[in-house]
Amino acid sequence: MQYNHQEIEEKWQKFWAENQTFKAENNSKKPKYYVLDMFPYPSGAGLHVGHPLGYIASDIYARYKRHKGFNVLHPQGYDSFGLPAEQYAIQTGQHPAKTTEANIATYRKQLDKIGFSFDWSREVRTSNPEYYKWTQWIFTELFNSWYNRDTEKAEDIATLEKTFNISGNTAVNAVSDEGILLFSAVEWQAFSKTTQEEILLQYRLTYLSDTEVNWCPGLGTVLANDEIVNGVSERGSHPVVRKKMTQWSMRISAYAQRLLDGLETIDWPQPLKDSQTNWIGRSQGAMVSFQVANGVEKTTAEIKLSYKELESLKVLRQNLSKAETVLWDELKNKKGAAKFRKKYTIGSFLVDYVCLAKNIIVDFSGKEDEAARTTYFANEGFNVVRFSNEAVIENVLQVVSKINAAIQFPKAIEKSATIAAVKLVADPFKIDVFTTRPDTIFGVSFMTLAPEHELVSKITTAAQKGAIETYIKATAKRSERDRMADVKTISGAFTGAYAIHPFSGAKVQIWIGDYVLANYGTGAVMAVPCGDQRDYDFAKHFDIPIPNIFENVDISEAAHAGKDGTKIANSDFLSGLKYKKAIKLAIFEMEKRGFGYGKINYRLRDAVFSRQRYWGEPFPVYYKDGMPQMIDVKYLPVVLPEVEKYLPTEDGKPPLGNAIAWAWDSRAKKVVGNEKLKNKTVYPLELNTMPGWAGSSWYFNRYMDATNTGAFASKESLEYWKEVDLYIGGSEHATGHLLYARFWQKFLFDKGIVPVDEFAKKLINQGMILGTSAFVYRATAFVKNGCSTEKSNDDVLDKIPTVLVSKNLFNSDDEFEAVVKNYLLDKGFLNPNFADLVMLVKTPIHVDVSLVNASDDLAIEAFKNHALNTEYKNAEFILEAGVYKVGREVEKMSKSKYNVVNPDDIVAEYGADALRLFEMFLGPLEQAKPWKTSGISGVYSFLKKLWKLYFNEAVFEVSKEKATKEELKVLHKTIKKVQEDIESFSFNTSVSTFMIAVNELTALKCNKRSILEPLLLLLSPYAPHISEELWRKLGNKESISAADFPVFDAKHLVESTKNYPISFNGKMRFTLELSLDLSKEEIEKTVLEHEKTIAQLAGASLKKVIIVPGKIINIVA
RNA sequence: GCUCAAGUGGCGGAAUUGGUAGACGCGCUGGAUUCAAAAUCCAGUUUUUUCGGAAGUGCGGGUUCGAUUCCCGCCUUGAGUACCA
Repeated sequence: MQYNHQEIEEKWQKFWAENQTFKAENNSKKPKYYVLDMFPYPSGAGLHVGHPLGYIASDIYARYKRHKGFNVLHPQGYDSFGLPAEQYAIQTGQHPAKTTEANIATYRKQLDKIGFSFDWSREVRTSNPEYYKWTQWIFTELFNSWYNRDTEKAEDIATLEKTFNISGNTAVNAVSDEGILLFSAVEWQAFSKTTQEEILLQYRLTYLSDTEVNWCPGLGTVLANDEIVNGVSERGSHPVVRKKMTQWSMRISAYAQRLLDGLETIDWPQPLKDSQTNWIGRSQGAMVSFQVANGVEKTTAEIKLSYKELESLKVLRQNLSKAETVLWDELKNKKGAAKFRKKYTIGSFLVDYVCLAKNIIVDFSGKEDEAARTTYFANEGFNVVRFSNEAVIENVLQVVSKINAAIQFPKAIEKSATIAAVKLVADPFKIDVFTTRPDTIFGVSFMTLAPEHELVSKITTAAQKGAIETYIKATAKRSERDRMADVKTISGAFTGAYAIHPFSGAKVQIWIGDYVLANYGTGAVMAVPCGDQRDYDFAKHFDIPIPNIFENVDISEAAHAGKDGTKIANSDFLSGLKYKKAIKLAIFEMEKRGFGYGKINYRLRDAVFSRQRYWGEPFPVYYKDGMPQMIDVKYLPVVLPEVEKYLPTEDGKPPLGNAIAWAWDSRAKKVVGNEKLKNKTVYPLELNTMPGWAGSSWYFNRYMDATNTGAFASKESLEYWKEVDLYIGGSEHATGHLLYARFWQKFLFDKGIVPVDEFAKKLINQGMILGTSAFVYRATAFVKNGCSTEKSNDDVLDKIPTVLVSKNLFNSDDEFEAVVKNYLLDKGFLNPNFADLVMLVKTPIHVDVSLVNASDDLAIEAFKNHALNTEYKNAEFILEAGVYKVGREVEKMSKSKYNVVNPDDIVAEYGADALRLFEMFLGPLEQAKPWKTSGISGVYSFLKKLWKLYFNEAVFEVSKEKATKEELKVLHKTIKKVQEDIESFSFNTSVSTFMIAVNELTALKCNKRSILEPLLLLLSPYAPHISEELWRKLGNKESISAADFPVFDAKHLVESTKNYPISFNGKMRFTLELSLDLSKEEIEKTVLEHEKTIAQLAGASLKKVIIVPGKIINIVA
């Protein structure tokens, strides 16, 4: 009986679908295992042979785990919102839902043919309202949350409002917008509702704000940073510009540190972790303030802190000095009336600690404005207790007891009459910089501000005004891309102003330059030319001094960026220290002297969440008095409205602006026609939609309970499945999907919605399958210039046909030309008189890979008749040995390169089992590797050989006889290897193992049931159809998928002899069969007496004999 | 520039803790079968050789009885990132 893959595969695919063989149970006594593939976007082009690679690997693992007794969840679905369907809709007017539906149908058909064990009863589609209802709900949850730095988690916004009502926002330690107004409880209560909402918006985890966004005019939408590659859009490669727009953003920056820390706990590929670490971009250093010489800010009479000061206050709370920490550890535990707060503002003064109930201020002594503080605090009715740093560190308990005494016995306060003393001291301008190398602060010889820096206009001297303005104008003209492309040109201008070095007091020049980015850090740098190459180049270019602060380092040619092993010099108290110690000491001194503090900076920015597109999740948001309002989960989903066209409106609004029914009736709680907007209780709905990553950031949780209508998933199912155990997908998602999904998971975890804060325990990036492109080499003829002829060039060229040259006929362009020329002369296409005038240039042309066989021979007639090759219909072929050999090159699989292979064709010709085996056989899962269809014949003949083992000619026949020792050895060797391979995800080697097993069993003429039955179980994860068929033929009634994996028994592999390799000086020279019972001495004796040993030694003296029993014998001469 | 990964026959790749380098498959060569082809089966296939051997895992060095594997330096290719202070 012949192996008929088409019949068998169709039969079993139907069986699995009808019997729901792979449906996972949410209630099971078996241990759970969750295997997931990254969410596919159903593109119109369908699958090529590279797409199923990861799916096959995960399917093998899922099937293996079922054999091992696990309750396996292995679902599949579609990330079905997205740009391509919408772009297609714009071009053709077809509704994206329709094209998406059609694409999914194609996709599904293709997937089904490969025999995956997906539980399709759990399929989800992000564009289904039943699904995006919950995406909208998560959005409202984010909106109703803020990030509490004290508890390090997201909390309900109500807890924040409560705090505001009790004590204002000064003591709140939250992640928020920059520059927040400080207010007291009384002030909060006095604010209008709208003002309160505006303030809350600055704290919410998703918020509306005017932000600089990446606007892509080509797509008519904004893009997130990860959607831009090399300055152009990832989809379609359109240019991107910076633009200020009101947009929804996600406060992912709140989770920067936790996203970093979480990487330690998950088993993901190192390169992927590295790229996330890189993207988050944590840098540890210091914030340092430089005063501007003579620059004075306007005096304000108002006793309120500026936004900037408030910001630094928040940071100060995070960066306590040692003494402050020690004392705080004692004070913070006080409860009730004696409760202390740290770094609190009283009037315009920042006090170290305060107990508001008892009117006690605890302050460190030695502050410059101590007298003014004392006066002010006394007038406000506070008792002030002062301690030195040293006193706290030496004996904190004594300090605490003094504070307790002050609480119990407050001093009578003498109110001073001189209230006028509370005038603010005029603040000079200062420039804040962030540096990762505070140890090099004595190397600062100038400062550079970004041209956009707010201080530039204020500090520029009259003399330099012209130069600065010219420079700013020039940089503004350059686009972001130009600035990125041109890193070499050094440009800048001097402001004429000077800053005071905070340690040395020296005057340093203040410059502006566009190598400093306005939107990173503070938009200003302290330039250390001896230690930073960009500062060095800048200083050299503008002739600014380059002081050397490194011991024994030459900086005459370049800056010295190395830090290990270099000692700091010429740096006052830092001299002689290595960088680690110097950094610590520098920060310590800055904090002590009050102009700087240690700080951690992150590169990660908040993610823009609005898209000006149609085909995405609508926001569950309407606007009342201009303020966004969330729609309650009870009334979700807010369904995407129909529109006439998918383009922006004439006045530039997003496509949803075209909808005629897009208003929210807040009474009826439903979407109504726009004409009702004149009613008082009807409000406009949000016109933006959510980005592609919204739906994919939580879908793995939905699969756990995909059809639940009452919750995004039930508590029980979330608790049972917990997280994905194995997640397989491409590395292109490293900084997009995988970072956002981790962020949402942590948020949902904080809110107690999901039980784990990392959604995927183990992740594998499958490598790309590349195409093997085929080329023919065309000769293009030219007539050389400069030689005048009576005949026109065209006459000569007209006679020359298109010529294609077989690959191995030339090694160089010159040889190529010679070959073609000889051919043309031979055949009379070229008049010998003009031969010298004609030049022939080689042009490689892609040819469709389906026209080439395994030996790289081109099917010439098929090539000529191919639809794409009409211009070669009459081409001449220069052959080698009667055939035309094509050139081969490995490239990305793409339509334009004619190297795309469709899995459907492979399945039709060789079967799904062969496809599955071959994809695995190509090489290690994680590696990129080229596809060459010819190789599949190897696995196909393997399947035929396997089939034959179960047949005696045409009859299915297995024997009940006892297996021989040899046969058992083959089986158990295979069990061991295959099990190890699957568990270490090296699927390629198990395919070889199967081949070896079948080759050996064929040689042994084995047809024993006791060998052939377990063999099917080993193979079943890889080639499930043929295994099911033979399993059934063996008389089994149940599907093979539920049967137990065979158990390896080491006793079958025990050997009595070993074919020892005999090495001389480490080189193997011959082998010798020896009993494993022999002692070392006996082995040595036998080997040394052997004639080949004597011949090999050839009289040389023996130095040493190394014997590793069971492994090797090495003779050293 | 920085970070990471990888370099083994004509090709994809194997060698899991340092122990017989090139398993398995493709391709190629020769043979059997066939009128012929496909399919199938058998033998061979790193290089070199005076047919005894000898050399060989990107290059140069080191550790070791022994290195594709560990260490140091370099070269090449690929991926990510990029004026990040």
